[in-house]
Amino acid sequence: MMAQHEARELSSEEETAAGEDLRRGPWTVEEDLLLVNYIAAHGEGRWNALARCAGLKRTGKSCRLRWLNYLRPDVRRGNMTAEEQLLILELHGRWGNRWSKIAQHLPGRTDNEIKNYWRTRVQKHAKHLNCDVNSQQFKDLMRYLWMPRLLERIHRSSPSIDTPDLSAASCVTAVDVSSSSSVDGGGGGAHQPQLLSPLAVATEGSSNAAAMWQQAQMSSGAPPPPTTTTQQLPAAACQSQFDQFGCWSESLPGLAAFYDDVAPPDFDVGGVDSMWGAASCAEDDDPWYTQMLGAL
DNA sequence: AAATAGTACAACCGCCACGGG
DNA sequence: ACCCGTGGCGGTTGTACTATT
Repeated sequence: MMAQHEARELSSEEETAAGEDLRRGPWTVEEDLLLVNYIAAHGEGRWNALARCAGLKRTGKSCRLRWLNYLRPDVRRGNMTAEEQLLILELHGRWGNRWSKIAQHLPGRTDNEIKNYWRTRVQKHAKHLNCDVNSQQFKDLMRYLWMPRLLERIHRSSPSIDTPDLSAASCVTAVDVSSSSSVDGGGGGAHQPQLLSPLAVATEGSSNAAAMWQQAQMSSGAPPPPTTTTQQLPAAACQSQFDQFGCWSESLPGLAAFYDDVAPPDFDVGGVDSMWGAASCAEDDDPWYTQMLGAL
């Protein structure tokens, strides 16, 4: 934890920015502590003033970003579950690169994380296939190969199809990082984050951030951080229903309800044409994936 | 063992919208 | 109407880390 921060000395460039007394670059444990403590006591918002009052030599923007993307107690970390991936693909097909809007429907996931996921996973696959990420060919690949595959994975991991209750808030709140389907295609990036949010920590076992947060909350008299739920997206991978419904989401009964939530009933999603996305890197070695890819 | 390539993600940047003075 | 401060968003970069050669 915090290996990156502890391992490197701060360069003089990081000590100050553009001649001002503002720090840049990776956050230190001390800075995180200052920020968490201050927000626990005074709340968030007014970021420039907050940065000054908290004694942080950071811009308000930097503080806000650090809080929202990393220190906030409900930030989830770890690999995207198949359910989350499917949701991202669906919502991106509908809204494009509107990451913050997409993130609103994946509790605990930040727009930055989703954006990174899209760029590193999806665009990588498009590149490997030598096709434009917006091309029809790539959209077809998403629609007919990867999304069914994700549905299949969901179904495999949770075969109880008839679980009708699925709201936007509940569909992706499972936080068992260790047991979620791994989509990390190997390679780099497997290093642990320097500082886990308490939520993630609850499932991973240790963190100074958790203690940091709880301590700050207790000292400020604020309520404890939100507890996690492990409700899983009900699996309902009924690939055959695709033709019937013309939409993957509606082959998942719960997701259909979810779409009623994020879009009015008369919202024209363009049927299957709105659905496209990517597969996980893990599928690079998947015989099924390879076979299907060859058949495309 | 060292060099290189690839990957993931934290952090920064620039732009824009909005509200208050 | 204009200016300024602030917050939010999407795009991009930097770099730690892992895998491969």
